[in-house]
Amino acid sequence: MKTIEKYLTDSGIKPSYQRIRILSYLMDKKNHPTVEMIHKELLHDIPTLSKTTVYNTLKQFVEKGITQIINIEDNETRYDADISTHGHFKCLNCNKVYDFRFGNNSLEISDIEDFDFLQTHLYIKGICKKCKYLLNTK
Amino acid sequence: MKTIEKYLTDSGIKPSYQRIRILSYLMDKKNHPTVEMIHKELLHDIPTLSKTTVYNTLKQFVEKGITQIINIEDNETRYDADISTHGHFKCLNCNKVYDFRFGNNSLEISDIEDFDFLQTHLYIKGICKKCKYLLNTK
DNA sequence: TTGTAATTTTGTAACGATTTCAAAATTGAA
DNA sequence: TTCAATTTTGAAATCGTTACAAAATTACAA
Ligand SMILES: [Mn+2]
Ligand SMILES: [Mn+2]
Ligand SMILES: [Zn+2]
Ligand SMILES: [Zn+2]
Repeated sequence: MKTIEKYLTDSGIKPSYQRIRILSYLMDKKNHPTVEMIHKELLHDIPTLSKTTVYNTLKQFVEKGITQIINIEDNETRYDADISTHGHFKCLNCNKVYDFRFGNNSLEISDIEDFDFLQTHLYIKGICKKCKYLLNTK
Repeated sequence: MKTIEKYLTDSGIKPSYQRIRILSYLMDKKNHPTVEMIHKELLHDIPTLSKTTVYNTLKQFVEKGITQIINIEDNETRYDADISTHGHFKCLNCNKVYDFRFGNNSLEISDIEDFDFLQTHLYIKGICKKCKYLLNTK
């Protein structure tokens, strides 16, 4: 069995064709796509693919813990198959969402010392390196 | 002129009755409310208040930089008149959103060193202290 | 004060993302 | 092959938000 199918099976998800393709898309592209993006792209290969299936599948992936939701913008829900704790940077110029690492235990948090932390989301918005240079040389 | 009216005027916003009440609500309650919450509460005092006015006013507050959007959950947009950089903790049990401070320059970020940072949002989800004890003693 | 223009508020309709739902298609076992 | 269980699909419903034009309020000059 291919690794992606095994990964789904191990996560308690039956590896249907659509599920394999959606998870592969997330893992290969690593582009933090919206439902719209996933559906539009896969439609080329799977002309019958329903948007509902994309919604259902992603909801299942999130429930089973193999995908996380990225809420960096309030008008678009993005998805990420990288479920490690990492940060996301959105460039306000080119709209690309970059990954970054941060020292999770160096956070120096006060006021909520006795709370139980389950998920940490660090979002930064600004201008990416590429756009910075492009904008400067214009 | 009262301080809240002066604050609006200084921010380039004409202090209409509705705007004063909405900003006061945000500043007094500090509860990171949704549009729904603000509208429902203020309706007791201002029976003619339109939800559109709440939307318009908050959009204006954000544009003028006196309110920030809190995107801790993907199905609800919350608002905060505290525009300082601070973190938000959402309790998954009681749904309350708490403020917390964090050392902004202690973040130890890698991979995006040369990017320009404009906004930083740190969201943590988990169980708050109160709920932790309540759940334990049940 | 009155008239008039500018601004603000309001309510309805439109919109877009997401969910619900039941039928159709597919899969898996007997 | 048959039949039940699962999955996918597409249409309709829902929900938060925005667009828009009319109504109300405010500002100001005559
Ligand atoms: Mn990521
Ligand atoms: Mn806050
Ligand atoms: Zn960029
Ligand atoms: Zn709690």
